[in-house]
Amino acid sequence: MITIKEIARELNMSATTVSNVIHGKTREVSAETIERVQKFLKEVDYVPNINARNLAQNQSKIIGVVLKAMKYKYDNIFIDPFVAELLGGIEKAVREQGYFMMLYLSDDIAEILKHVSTWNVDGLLLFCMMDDDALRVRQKYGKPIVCIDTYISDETRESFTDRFVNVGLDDFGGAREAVSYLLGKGHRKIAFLSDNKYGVDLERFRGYRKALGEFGVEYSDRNFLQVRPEQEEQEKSIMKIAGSARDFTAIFCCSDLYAVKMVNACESIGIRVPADLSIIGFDDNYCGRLCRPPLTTMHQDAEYKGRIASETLIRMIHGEKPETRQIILKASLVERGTVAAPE
Amino acid sequence: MITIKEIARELNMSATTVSNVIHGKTREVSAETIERVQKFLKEVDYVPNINARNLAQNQSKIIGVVLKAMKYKYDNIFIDPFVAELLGGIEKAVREQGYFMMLYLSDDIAEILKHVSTWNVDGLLLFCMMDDDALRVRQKYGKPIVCIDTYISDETRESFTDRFVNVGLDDFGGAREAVSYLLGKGHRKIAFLSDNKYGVDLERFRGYRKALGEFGVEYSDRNFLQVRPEQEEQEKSIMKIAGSARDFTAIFCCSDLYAVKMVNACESIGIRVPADLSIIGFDDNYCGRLCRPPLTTMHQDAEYKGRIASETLIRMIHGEKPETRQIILKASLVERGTVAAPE
DNA sequence: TTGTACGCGTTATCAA
DNA sequence: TTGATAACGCGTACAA
Repeated sequence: MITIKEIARELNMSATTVSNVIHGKTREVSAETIERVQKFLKEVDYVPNINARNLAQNQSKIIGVVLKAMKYKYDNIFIDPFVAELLGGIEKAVREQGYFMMLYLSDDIAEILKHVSTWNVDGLLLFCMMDDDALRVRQKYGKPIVCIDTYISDETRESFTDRFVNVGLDDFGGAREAVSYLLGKGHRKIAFLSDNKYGVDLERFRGYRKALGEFGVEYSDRNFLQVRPEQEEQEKSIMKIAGSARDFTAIFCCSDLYAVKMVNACESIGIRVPADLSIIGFDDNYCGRLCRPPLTTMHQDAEYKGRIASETLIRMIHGEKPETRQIILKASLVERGTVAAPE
Repeated sequence: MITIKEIARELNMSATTVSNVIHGKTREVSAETIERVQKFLKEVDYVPNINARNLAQNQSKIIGVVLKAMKYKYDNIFIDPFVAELLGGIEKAVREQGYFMMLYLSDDIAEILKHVSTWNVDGLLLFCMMDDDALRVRQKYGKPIVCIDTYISDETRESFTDRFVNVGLDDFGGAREAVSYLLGKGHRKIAFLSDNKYGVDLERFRGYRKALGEFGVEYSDRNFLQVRPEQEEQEKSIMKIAGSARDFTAIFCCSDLYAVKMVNACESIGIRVPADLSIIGFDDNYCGRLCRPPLTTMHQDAEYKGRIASETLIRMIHGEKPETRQIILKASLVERGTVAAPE
């Protein structure tokens, strides 16, 4: 690795001049010098040392992507198709803007913060964050933050400065549309399936309740089917739920993965989908096209979500004030093969 | 971000002393001083500036993970379940060893090399590399490299120094076992399905041929079913293949994803799996458990592969000479529901 | 036991 | 139009 100093010595000029040419501060350098330097740079394949540059400029060109991966749920969070799509979108956008991505997977906020300040990360993308976690990060970390799919309470929001933006989905509206669609088909006994009831899934639950209400359908807590997310328990709990699925004519699932697993579990015990039971998923990732019949689901563009989040963050890093604190994308219905009229 | 200098000033001592305490060079510092410094460090939440440290030590604590993502094949390489598992394993291992992972996705080797030397990356993990690509990287990059699933020719191997190691799978043996299993069930018309015939898939093809040979079964080029990997073409080409699947009694697929898609495509046109056609996959990722019947496949532990590769690389970075240049893991058969005796 | 001085590669300021 | 010099934060050899 050749350095600017070495180049300067080789060319009998000062490091400043070389640096100026490199940065196109060309109005202060003679045409001839520019020529000489540029030719030499090509020859020796000069690459700047980013550590030195960062040190001098107090920046890093790094976007930290924080996934708070709860161990019980994800042994390996990359495997989640939604996360995969999101990361793909982020990576591409970050790279296009001349930044680098550094991943911080951990369920320990303190550790994450340590790494982030060690590297002097220019901006943070937060995913899978609960309300209070995001707040803790905000308090310790002064640079721009963009959250993805984070619902924060009104009090928490107060504590945030204007350097906080969330990119999310209209989960409420999406769920409402999905369930209205089922109701429109004639279903009345509709279950809600998820592994939790906060954040995104809570919003979807609210949308589900809303749709039921609009059609004058009663809700009972028996309609909430809770999957155990832990790897070892999951299959068992899905089979158990399938066992009592005949109590319903349709199930709204909070993720495609669970939906597909439900389809398989049901079929394996003789419940035909969609003849006996309709199933609708959420997210529309590639899992849904891996099952038979292909999954009817609510589509969202995770890759685009990642891209928007990254681009917004980088604009904030460049000093632009974000126009909104909330960027909300829309979900849309994709009819495939797992929903039919009851009976 | 507080610096060592500031701490020293605050405590009325020299930066050296503070630095010594931080690094446990305790034999040269009085107990009392140690106490004072450590207490203060806690108080102010001191975090070293890694850019400065790297600059001073000419290192980076970064492991570069290079995925040469061919655009036509992967719009988003994270979505590939095998890649996801592998990355999960790498990330965990890298983090545990106190290193950081930086991802370089690109199909442009020159660009990758530029980034890698800009960041002064301590070691490189290469995945999806063809023979000559790996060589080009080796020539330009002087630090340790570990390849994953890379088959290199003997001439190429010559050019590599001893700082090159490959972590792979016994693809040949795995394919041979899978196909022998099918042959043992009585199958004779066995197709080989893949989207290419080099590297890993070539080895699997050889294992397939070997098994056929051992059972005295003829091979014809008509037995090679080639999927078009491009997103838009893939589905069509799989359907087309399914259309002529009745020519065979079994198909050996080079990936679980393709296998699952074949199962669905076949069933959709009335070919029952495994009654009419047996299908066996390779890799054993979670896709295989998403189809009905669940996929019979050759298992490999991608996460472990990632871990081994990372740990080997880091040992090389620490100056250890690797014992072998080839670390070859084994594949093992997992019997589930997509293989039966013919007829 | 503690402190001084310098180097790492780059950028920025200011003087020549 | 060019160059000298300091600064970024840390680590370390060597001096005190």
